[in-house]
Amino acid sequence: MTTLAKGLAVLAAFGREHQTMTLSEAAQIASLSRAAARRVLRTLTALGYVDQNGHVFSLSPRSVEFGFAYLSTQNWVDRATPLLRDLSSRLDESCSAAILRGAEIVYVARVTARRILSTVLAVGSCLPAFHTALGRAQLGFLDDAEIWRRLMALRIEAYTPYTITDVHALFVRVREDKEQGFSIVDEELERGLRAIAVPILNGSGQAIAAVNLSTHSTRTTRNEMRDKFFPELQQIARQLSASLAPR
Amino acid sequence: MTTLAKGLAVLAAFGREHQTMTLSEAAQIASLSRAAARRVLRTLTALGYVDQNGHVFSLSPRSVEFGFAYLSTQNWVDRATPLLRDLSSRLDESCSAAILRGAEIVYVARVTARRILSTVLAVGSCLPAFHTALGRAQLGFLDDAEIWRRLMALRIEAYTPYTITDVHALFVRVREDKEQGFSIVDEELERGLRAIAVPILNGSGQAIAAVNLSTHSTRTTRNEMRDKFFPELQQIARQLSASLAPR
DNA sequence: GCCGTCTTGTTCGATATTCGAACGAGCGTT
DNA sequence: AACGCTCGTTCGAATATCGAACAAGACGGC
Repeated sequence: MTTLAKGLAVLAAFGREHQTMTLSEAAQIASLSRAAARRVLRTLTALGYVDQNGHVFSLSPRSVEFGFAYLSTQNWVDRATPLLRDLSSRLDESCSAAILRGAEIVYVARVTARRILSTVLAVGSCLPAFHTALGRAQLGFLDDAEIWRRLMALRIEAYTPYTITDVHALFVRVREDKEQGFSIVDEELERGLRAIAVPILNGSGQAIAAVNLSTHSTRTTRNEMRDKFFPELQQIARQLSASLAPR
Repeated sequence: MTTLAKGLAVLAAFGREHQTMTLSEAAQIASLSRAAARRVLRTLTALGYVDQNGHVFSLSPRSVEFGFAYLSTQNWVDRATPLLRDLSSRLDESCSAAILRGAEIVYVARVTARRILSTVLAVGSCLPAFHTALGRAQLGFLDDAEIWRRLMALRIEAYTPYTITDVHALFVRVREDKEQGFSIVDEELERGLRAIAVPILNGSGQAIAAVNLSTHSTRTTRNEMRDKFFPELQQIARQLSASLAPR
């Protein structure tokens, strides 16, 4: 259904990079004719998924129906939080779960260590997938072409002096992390931040999300992460994978 | 665009009540012919928003693009968490933010009091809007017809002996709460749980979400909630409203 | 105020897409 | 094997969508 695909392309074009769009912008970004874009936006507005203010369109609160519909069907998210909370309490570190979305991760569960007083990102927040352990633990499950497609579309920024900015190096990292079954990322996104993540697999062996533990690099060595934290996270990931059994 | 509307109707039919659907179920639930439903599902599957396992369809992780797109455009969510955390620490109570979605609320931010050790619901989790302060603080901003539509479609359950099950009484409560600018709900959903919520308004004076504080009914009287907690929450709601200024 | 430029809104015959009834295939039950 | 149910396929008919052209609206410069 061509028309449906066009509509979804416009709906998907809204996001952090295009929080609002005019008719012409929507047409260009979604690669539609102006007339088609107009029809789409009119329909989306009439259905309540998009708001119009003058010539500017933006997503309406009703559009969350879809996103949270997925989460509400994923019982593992409800199960993840207490598991992450328990681990966070025992190790006094912050734990999270996130899913992959394009070239970003989206947090779906977060537990912050009690000693952390600084600002933390909320659930629903996004971070660059290729430079976070949560992303790198999942990206390797895509096929090579898809990884490259996302890499080539990436506008790579050096967040810290340690950020990997070479796409070939990133590809290699993603592949290596897939092989070893976890990912450790050191200060690539934020100075001082070291994190380890483990993918959550579904019945087909595909990654549907990942769980992680993050800490300050002065508190833990990479070896300690692998030896001490990895088994804990793996245990949680396995429990969550098991809860994905068909209902 | 009729076709787009049909597609979105099927996509919106997935959720907690219909986690998976067969072709026939989707056609019935979305009120489409079987052929139309089949075309929709085929397109949604081809685009990656829906997964197919035999004759059973379910939402795929990719469908979160839309829901989280909305959140990612709402900077107030990022700003809410530290504010709620601060309040939670000072008062040693749990705080949350939620948006309204049909007859449910969806948590978008949650901060649990340190003394709480029991299981809490994760962000993305849903609760009945008409029986929670977070819902009741927002419902009054809908027009009467819409409130009634949601009430009539509601399957009301007596969660506790205090649950209001009469739709007229619920309507009156919603209206009263709108007038007073906050909502206090006492043990209607869970024994012992008392909560107060304040709506977050956008530039047009419409509620886009609400923030709340919940406690045990033995710790706080309703008067204390109104006198002590309401001004704090109102302050937070106002700060978040102010951060909604057009960019 | 006038003019030029750009974006949006409307129109309508042409075209593409969608439609669904009918049939066949596959599966499970008796 | 027969039956009932759901799904997959087909194809002429019906309908929805199309976009080029024109008009309207908004804005900035002179």
